[in-house]
Amino acid sequence: MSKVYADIIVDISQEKLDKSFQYEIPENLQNQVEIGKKVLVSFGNGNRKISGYVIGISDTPKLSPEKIKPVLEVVTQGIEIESHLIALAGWIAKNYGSTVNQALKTVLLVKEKASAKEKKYIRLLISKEEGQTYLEEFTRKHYLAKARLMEALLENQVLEYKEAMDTLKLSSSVIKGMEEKKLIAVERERLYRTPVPKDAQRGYEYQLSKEQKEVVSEIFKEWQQEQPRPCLIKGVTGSGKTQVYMELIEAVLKQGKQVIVLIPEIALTYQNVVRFYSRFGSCVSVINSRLSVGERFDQFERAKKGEISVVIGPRSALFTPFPNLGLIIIDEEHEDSYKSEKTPCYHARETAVQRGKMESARVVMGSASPSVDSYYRGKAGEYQLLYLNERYGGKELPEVEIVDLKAELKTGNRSIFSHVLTEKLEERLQKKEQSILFLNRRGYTGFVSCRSCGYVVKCPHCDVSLTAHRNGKMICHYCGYEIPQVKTCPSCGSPYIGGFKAGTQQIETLLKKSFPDARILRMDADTTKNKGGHEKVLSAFAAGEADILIGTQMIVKGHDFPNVTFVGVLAADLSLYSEDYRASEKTFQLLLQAVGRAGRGRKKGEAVIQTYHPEHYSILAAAAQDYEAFYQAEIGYRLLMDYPPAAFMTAVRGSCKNEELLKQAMEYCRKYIEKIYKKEDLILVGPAPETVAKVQDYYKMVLYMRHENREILVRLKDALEKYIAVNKGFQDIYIQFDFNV
DNA sequence: AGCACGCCGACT
DNA sequence: GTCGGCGTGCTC
Repeated sequence: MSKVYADIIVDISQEKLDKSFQYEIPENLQNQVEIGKKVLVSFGNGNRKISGYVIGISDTPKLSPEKIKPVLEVVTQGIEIESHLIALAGWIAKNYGSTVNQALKTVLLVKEKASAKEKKYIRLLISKEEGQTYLEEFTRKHYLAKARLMEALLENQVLEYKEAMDTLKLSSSVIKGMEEKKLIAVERERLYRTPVPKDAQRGYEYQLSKEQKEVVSEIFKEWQQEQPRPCLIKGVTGSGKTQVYMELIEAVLKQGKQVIVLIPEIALTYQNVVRFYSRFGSCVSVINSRLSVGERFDQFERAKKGEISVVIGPRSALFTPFPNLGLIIIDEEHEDSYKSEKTPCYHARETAVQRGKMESARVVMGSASPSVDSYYRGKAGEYQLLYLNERYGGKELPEVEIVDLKAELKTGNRSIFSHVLTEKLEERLQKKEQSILFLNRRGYTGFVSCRSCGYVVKCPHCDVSLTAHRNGKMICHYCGYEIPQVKTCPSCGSPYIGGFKAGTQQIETLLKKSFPDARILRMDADTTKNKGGHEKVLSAFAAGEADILIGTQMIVKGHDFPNVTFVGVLAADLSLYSEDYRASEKTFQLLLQAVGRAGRGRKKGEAVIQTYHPEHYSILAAAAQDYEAFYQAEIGYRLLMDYPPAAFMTAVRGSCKNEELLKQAMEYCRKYIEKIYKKEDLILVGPAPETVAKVQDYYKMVLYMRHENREILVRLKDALEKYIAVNKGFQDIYIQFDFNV
């Protein structure tokens, strides 16, 4: 019988050891060792007995077999949760094309564990006089490292461990020696945190509407099935999806199981969270990105111990280590923020479905305008599709008007405000009602160009246009590169060079000219960059401190402003220009949300969408607030073009400082794939430069693979990865895989 | 992280 | 010579 080996990640929270080690599995343990299991092994020169986790099993030794030590023991007590999460990490690595270690880091927060939880300090135990004599002795004996440390300690009795190690260039043996002589002590400080507001009270009850009750019972029915499908609730804004979630949570909690609620970071506001506190009390915990890694870790520890049973948070909360997970809820399922930007580029929705499968937990998603992907799956029966169509209180939809900017130009209006828009704004100002102006800047920067020769000022490192700012500087939004505003065209010398007016600042200036008496608030990266700036602007506007709010994407999500009765969308189609196949979907979602901001209070709302493409289905459907119409048009296009969800799509992204080299390597990738997969049903596109073709001096190229079967793509990725690993030509090239383009 | 090994100045 | 601190590199 041939030998079997296990890849084991050693349970030490230290970056250098953040890789796997191979151990031999003795025959008597072979039926016990599997991925996710905790094992004991001997490690290092001293054969210290330490624990680790199995992350892979194979029958080929990675190095000479006599160096491989055996697994000593399989730990079987109280490790269920980790096992599940490690298995999930394995799935993520496989399906999103990352290494197991990268996946483990996202799932388990491996490294941060010790360092974030406790800070270490070095304290001087002896008096300054004694220290002084030691210092002299060390200097005399040329114990330079000890002398450096003693000198610093005489200056400051307590030093931060890591900082001292770095700045004084100490090694651990120095510390150990002095610790043994009782000259110093290493102290660990435990940081305690108070995560739950004390005023949280239970007792909040709510009477469900008939429609809500029906949806709840449909879901319960599905849960009775042998293999319950994930549920997708399409509920119009104001239909009370949250009440349905609460009912489901209640039921799951009663079974003694735990619940994860995913909410986009941006919607993670006090108002949204307090409802959960008031219904479920202090077993609720909130995780957000403002928590430090250590605080988040504490929350995870509490979850493990069973001190909490409902976690609300963004994408990363999906990995809360609940021992008996019963339900995962994903609110605003269509949001982009559920997709991770960093490798592994996992999608929280898919990963939640997978975690649900592995731990037999239910998955419920909700959205007013589901992603085309999920809705397609819903219609195909892969998800259970449910509707909430009644708006709470029977409120009316806002009335929307489309303004054709081309026609507007023909009438001689060259300003960025159409006649209709100006009129409506005027009207609100008189009625003392509030307005929002939404600037769709996605994929667009207020670039500076020469009106004489067309030259565009670009960043020399990133191949994107520089954005003109008020302070007379031009800035690259990718790398921060800045130069003073150019006065003449660097290409032809013409003085007619200037900003292409479309930034929020320019709009504010123009608006002030047209409406000198209006109080205007602006919300963009500038006004919100300091801590809490975001909320400050929003709450100032909510309190009625301004008449008009100007902003980009961030103002259209989440917040309710009851006194806003008018929304103007300045340039609806900017996001249609991006090369992304989902540009239409993103545009529709944004416009729908923007328009929906009008008339949240008692008064009816109105909206105006200005566009150069009044005939585009995204814009028409958004104006009519008709999701179904949009979906039909969009899914037709996707099916025709073989884009997801009709097929799966994987991006192979390469980056390198040498453009030629990168180009060659990417071509080789394509050729290799063509060589190993000869069937017609695979579509290859590229390689081509990315939309942003150069970032911080790294050239970027991308190659797309599309296929109906995801497994095929995973297999091609594995093969390509091996090919890259053995090929010397790829040494200076970073290749990443993205399965969720 | 923790351990061993090799280097180098100091001292019997 | 050799003792002991110090820095470095490795751990399947």
